[in-house]
Amino acid sequence: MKLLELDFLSDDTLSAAKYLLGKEIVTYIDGEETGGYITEVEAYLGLEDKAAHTFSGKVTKKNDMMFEPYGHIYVYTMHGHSCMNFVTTVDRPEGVLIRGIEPSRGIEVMEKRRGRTDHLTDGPGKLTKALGIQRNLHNGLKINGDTLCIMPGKTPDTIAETPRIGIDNKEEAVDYLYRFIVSGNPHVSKFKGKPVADNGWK
DNA sequence: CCATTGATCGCCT
DNA sequence: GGCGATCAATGGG
Repeated sequence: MKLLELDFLSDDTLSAAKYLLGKEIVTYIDGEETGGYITEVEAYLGLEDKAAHTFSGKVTKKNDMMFEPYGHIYVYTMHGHSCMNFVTTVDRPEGVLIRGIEPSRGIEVMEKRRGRTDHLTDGPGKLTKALGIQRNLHNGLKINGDTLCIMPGKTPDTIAETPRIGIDNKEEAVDYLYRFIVSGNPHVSKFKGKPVADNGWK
């Protein structure tokens, strides 16, 4: 299977976030292959963005991987869940949070890891658990190594831009349209209504 | 050492 | 739509 070139992560984080929609994330963890097509992402713009973990510019034990160059992942724990970002740029602490994927490989394994058969990967804490990602093992991992790869995947028909979720206390940053989803795909946070034809893929 | 704080989830009404 | 569980990191005493 062909791996995706990672150059698109090197410069503009908002463009990289949109480009990631439809790409397939595949993990090889505990001898199991699991994966899915990205349906929902959010961009976090470091020093200019009050909602970002790196807004202060201070390096802490929690956020230090955000200061690595693109091609690494940043995994953090909150409320007992792991969440995964792709780090972007070479000189700024910016990244893209992966919030939803559409299951494509190893679905039975993901059902077992999640302990249920519905809503496997429609949230940032859910998809990391389904894919086997944990902060203590995988924070700072390099993309396209032995453990986690990105492949070309599918192409979204329509991309919708919305405010981000769960940052209601972040003043003006609450209004930024930094959340991008595949329009009509049901594998996104708080999905309501009916899925569109082909789940919104071309 | 203890209290508070989240880029959340899942079950309840 | 509300709320409790849950946990690592952080900051104050």
